[in-house]
Amino acid sequence: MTAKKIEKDTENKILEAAKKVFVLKGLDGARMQEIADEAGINKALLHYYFRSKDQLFMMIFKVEIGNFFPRLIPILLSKEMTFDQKIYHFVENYIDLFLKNPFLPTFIIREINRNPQMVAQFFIEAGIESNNFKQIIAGFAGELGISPKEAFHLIINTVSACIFPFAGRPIIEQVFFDGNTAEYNHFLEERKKFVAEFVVNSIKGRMINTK
Amino acid sequence: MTAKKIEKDTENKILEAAKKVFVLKGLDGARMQEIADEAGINKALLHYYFRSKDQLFMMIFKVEIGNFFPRLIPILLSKEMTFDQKIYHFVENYIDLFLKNPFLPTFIIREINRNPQMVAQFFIEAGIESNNFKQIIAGFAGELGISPKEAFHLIINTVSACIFPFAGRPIIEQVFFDGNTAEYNHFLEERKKFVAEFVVNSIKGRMINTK
DNA sequence: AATTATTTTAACCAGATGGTTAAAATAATT
DNA sequence: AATTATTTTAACCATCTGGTTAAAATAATT
Repeated sequence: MTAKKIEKDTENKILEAAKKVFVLKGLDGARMQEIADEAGINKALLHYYFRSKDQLFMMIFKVEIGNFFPRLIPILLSKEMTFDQKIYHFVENYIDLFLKNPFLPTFIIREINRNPQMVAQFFIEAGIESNNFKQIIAGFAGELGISPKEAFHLIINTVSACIFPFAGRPIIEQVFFDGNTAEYNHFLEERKKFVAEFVVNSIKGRMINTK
Repeated sequence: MTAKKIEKDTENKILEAAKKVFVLKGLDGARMQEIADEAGINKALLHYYFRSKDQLFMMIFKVEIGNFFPRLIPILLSKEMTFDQKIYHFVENYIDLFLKNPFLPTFIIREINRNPQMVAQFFIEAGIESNNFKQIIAGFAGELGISPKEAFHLIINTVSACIFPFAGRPIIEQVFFDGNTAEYNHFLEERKKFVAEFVVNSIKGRMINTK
């Protein structure tokens, strides 16, 4: 390998190890020694590449909170899909993300509550405008003939139903599945269908109410 | 005050302080000195009353995870309420609990994921049977003419919608409310009505589907 | 082969932290 | 007033932890 490739390679090994440890244990629970071990290097080299724990943590956090935000905004804004199609699409992809990153929800919840200011800072740095979200809400409200407020609650309900089963897994798995991990994974897979149906049905049920 | 009352009083002061600090910062983030300060005593006395940090933490955790479980099982099993009434009752009371204990959801999520074994241990010690929950599921399934599986997803959806807005508060508040705390509190209050409606409507919408 | 870059070794430091101890001080009981 | 129980003071300890350093060793470049 060339010198520059070696450098990038080591950097990546560290970042992957740091992600694994920080996501699982959080800033407070993670140890630099553990990250070094996980990366297969020593502590001196770890500090040589990334000066401090906080700096390394922030790099991981920024990437992971970015992943946490669904890359589905264009889809939710598209004119070619109905509301139902958008919901099915969103739920399936969002739950899939967490099936691939099962500890992402817990990590985000833990860290944003430890230091809520990081959230505001992330939005400023990433240049994310809340306009997109408000546009989605307005779009749903228009298409479904409901108030923006109600459309917003609907979105929060949908997102909640995708995220919570991952964050609350230890309890639900224990109470309802007697700790059977395989069964719980099946349950999570199933939810792609059930959550979307649940949301779509709720709108249908609302329509008869107001008729 | 009598000697025994003084003892109980100090004990309570410590437990209240410990709850405050542990719930906010978690086991890893909490400091014994901070708990002592919060209780208005010194570290020596803190250790005199509760031998170790872990022991003190476990006392708090057991109480709080107990609070986390809705004391609403009898209501959900009652024969005198319809499904709709049960949902409205449950959602209102559960959200109310979190309005009074805003950091309870984050605390529980943080700690059960840090040490999932505590959950199983709690269930053994508290003697909680999963039969109650399974009975509620069966009851819903019977009353609504849906499968137990579907009834279970419904319950998880309902619980998710109550809990997540508290655990994910920093993000939602930032993205949709520009950090306006008062507005977010109003939104949470509103949800008592909207979440219940959402769930009830979903069942209504499902009924037309199968007709 | 000589030079340069990357990594390891291993000792070390300072500060934080959980926990202890014994004596002094304060408050309650008799 | 004397005794007993509660709390403070304050020094102290061992361990952990983030972080540093300089020299030796290994690998890549020229």
